[in-house]
Amino acid sequence: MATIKDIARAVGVSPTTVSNVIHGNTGRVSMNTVRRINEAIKTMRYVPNMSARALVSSSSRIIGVINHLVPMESGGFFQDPFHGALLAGIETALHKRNYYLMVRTIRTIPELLSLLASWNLDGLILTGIFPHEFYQSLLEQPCPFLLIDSYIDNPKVLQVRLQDREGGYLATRHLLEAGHRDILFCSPKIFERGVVSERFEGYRAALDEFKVPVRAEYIYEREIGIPTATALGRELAKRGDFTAIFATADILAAGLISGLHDAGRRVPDEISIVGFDDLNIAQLTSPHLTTVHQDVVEKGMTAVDMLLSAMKGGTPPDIVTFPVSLMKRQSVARRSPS
Amino acid sequence: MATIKDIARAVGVSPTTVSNVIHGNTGRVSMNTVRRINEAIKTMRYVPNMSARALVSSSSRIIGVINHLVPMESGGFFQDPFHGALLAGIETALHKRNYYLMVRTIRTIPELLSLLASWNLDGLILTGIFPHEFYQSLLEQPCPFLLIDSYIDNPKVLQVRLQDREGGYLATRHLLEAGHRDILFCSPKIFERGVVSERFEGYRAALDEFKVPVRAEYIYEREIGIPTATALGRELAKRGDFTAIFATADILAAGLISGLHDAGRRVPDEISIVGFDDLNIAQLTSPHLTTVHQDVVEKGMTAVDMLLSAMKGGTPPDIVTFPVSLMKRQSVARRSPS
DNA sequence: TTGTAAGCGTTATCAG
DNA sequence: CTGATAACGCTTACAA
Repeated sequence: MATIKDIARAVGVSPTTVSNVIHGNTGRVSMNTVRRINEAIKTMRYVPNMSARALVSSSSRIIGVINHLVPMESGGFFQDPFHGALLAGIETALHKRNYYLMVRTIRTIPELLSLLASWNLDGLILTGIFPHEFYQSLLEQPCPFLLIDSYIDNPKVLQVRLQDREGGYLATRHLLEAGHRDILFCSPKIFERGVVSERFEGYRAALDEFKVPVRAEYIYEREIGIPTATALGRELAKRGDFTAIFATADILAAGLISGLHDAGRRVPDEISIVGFDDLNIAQLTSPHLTTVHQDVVEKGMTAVDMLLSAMKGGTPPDIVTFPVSLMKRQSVARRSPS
Repeated sequence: MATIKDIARAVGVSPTTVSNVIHGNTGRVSMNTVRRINEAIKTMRYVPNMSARALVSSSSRIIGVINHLVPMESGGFFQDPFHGALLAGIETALHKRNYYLMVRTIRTIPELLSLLASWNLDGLILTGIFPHEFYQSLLEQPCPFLLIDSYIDNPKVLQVRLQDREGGYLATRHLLEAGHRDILFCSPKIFERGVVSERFEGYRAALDEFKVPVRAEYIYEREIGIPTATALGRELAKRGDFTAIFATADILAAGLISGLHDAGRRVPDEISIVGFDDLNIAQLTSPHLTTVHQDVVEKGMTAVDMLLSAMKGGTPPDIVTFPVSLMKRQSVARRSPS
């Protein structure tokens, strides 16, 4: 591999000059040498050694994307299409600005901090649910970071989120407007303050508006996953006291439909369902899933923009909240007058 | 950040000794100093600077996972669950062996080579379809690499593949055994030699075995994607001259089912379908998709094992071919005697 | 059993 | 306009 020294020797100048040309500090270098150096760079296929750069500048141009892995859980990394889309957005944006992407799952805080120090990461994007201690630890160190889909009440923390409450509201209102009154709320565990609890607040708000009481027996918290979702669908099929479901994730909704079908229930004729996310699977279920739309790829790209801007000392908005909208498809029907 | 020098100073030894202890070359160091050094490392939270290591050892412990992006295409990175699962497997395996994962999309060969040189990547895993020139260029450089799901006839090239032909055969035979004779083959573009062409060979072999001719009008090559798949489903619904479909990808199959349903056709009563991959969406369609199963996560992990083994000078098998099996679910029915 | 010193490729400071 | 020189943190002969 050709190094700066090689180029310098070939052209007959000093490494410093080559370095200057590479960085566009071409003001103090004669047009002629610039040309010759650039030529040599091309013909000798010079490529900067990022390790050396990182060492001397203590900045690596690497952004880490971190996923929290609960120790128990198996290899369930970004299995679901949601994380795929997010990563796609992040990679695209980073690539465009000449940054590199390191992907890692993390279990513990020390693990995270080592990663940071080891690689001189320039920035960090966290996706998924982390215990609060993580944010504390991150705040105590200099590397800028950004959370996707977290609800941390700290104006210093960069965050990209969604109108989760609005989404929950839209979904539920849509069901209410279709005449439904007995509407289940299906979600993963409701964390103290987070995406799910926000969506639940939206659910509650819509019910309130229609003077429908929130009933504890209508709330189902289950782990997300195809098997659990279909199982829940079959379980619910036995209940006859509800006509609609709001599921806070498309995978969940799709699984429910599948389970309900297995048990011989018809969607939406007997039971209406609204999902959340508008992943591509929403268009694969039959009936096609009415769901709350969000632009995941765009979310990833914005996250990068914000983080890089903060890294450059800019003051981007601390929190960007993405809009949601209701995608009406086929999984909701008017309640049949029973 | 504490450096080796800091530790050395604190303990009162030389940097060399510290380095030796870190690397477990503890044979020539007194038990006592070892203990004191390790203590200092803990209390001072020493973490090795990977950039420095990479610089001096010209090896980074970074493995690149590369996706080819056709210039035209938009941000369609690892959107589909397939790549997600693959990445999950790769990350898990790398993490376990203390390697780091850099994810990047690549458009051109120079771009790939620069990436390699810039970071001193220790190894490369390529997923997706690359033009042949890519392999040529990679062979001419020292960094070991591995292809997932490619068919390159070069024993020097590490590859992880699937029994694609067998899969195509199993799927098609299953349909034939159910009495079907008019079986469509739906796939993305058939490349000269590749995953799809292999699956097609399996399709052909099964038909041959049952003395059923392969008919050109039964072959559909379309881009993979939800919209095109559902559109194709609607289009096919108009044809009355077939009773079964073998789709070489679950997303395709799911889209077809969806499109067929839209057009009022019933699966599997009127039309049977077999997919390929056994992604989780296979259990979300209704009817649940009969499909050719493969273990994508395991594939990713094995890819890492092979690559690392080759990096260490071992001679792993050049090609590992993963088995497939038929997952019988609900999308295939006996041909109704018409 | 431990230490010295050189060097990896780059950048930054300062001097010519 | 251009060039020495030191420094980033680490490893590795080689010395002691």
